[in-house]
Amino acid sequence: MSNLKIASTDDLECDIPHPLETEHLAELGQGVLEPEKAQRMAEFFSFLGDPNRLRILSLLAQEELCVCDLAIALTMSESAVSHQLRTLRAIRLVRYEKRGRKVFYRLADHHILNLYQAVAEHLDEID
Amino acid sequence: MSNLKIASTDDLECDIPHPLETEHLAELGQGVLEPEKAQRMAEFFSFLGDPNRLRILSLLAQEELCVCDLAIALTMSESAVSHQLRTLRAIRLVRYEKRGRKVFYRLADHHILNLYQAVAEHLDEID
DNA sequence: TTAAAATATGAATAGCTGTTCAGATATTCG
DNA sequence: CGAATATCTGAACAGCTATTCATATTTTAA
Repeated sequence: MSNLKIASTDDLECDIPHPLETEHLAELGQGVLEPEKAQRMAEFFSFLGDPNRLRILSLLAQEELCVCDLAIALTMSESAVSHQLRTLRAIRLVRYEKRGRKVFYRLADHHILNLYQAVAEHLDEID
Repeated sequence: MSNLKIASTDDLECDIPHPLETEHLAELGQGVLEPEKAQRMAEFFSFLGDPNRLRILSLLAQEELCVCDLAIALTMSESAVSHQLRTLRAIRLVRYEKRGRKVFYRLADHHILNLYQAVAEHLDEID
């Protein structure tokens, strides 16, 4: 039985001090991430949760590039790159500009670079 | 035809200056995120790419909790919570300690909180 | 105008992921 | 001991996702 429901005898076995159960329940409620915001954050992280998208971003962090150059540099089909850019466009992580028959993409936001580097450093530390 | 392959006449249509094509190709190669590291980073972001995992982390950021309390606070089955904690354990994002028949989980790393807050702020800005 | 290049797009498919369900293990209580 | 609690685990299933393939569109080159 959870100590969230009733004042149980659990306090005898787990020797950490607990506030009154009613207060404890209220505390938990206020600390949870709202489902709606959790959803938005999860979507954002998911967009960064693909190796090829990260590699695209790593290239665009240096210079703007067109689809076919990205495809070559990443050894991906142009269609696959285009599909990925479509999703990156949807969340406004990249901007694009058409010149002739080419479309040049570049990063739209430098917040992503900070995240990018933070995780890169984090992974270097824990390994 | 991509400007990565040959020195084409593309420079006539796209009026940004380009270095020599051979140098350009070399530049691109050094800037790409290594596939192996891209994979690891993507895995890490993917772990944060689930609403329920984020909500678990948001709770554990405040206090340690056992599985059944997490389940109640998140309105999830205990099994689902346990499965998620399993993956969070795998990447060492949480630590656990068994006391009696309960298992208490807490954050193992405060780097995640920084990321967490960075994204939360980012999302607040772009909306 | 015809051909080729660059990109975009929708459908289809294979692979991944998160949940549920059933059951196993371990611990406490009577 | 036997019953209840807390957690874990594997299998199965549904939903999502990233790629491929075929095709359409637009623009430049010949």
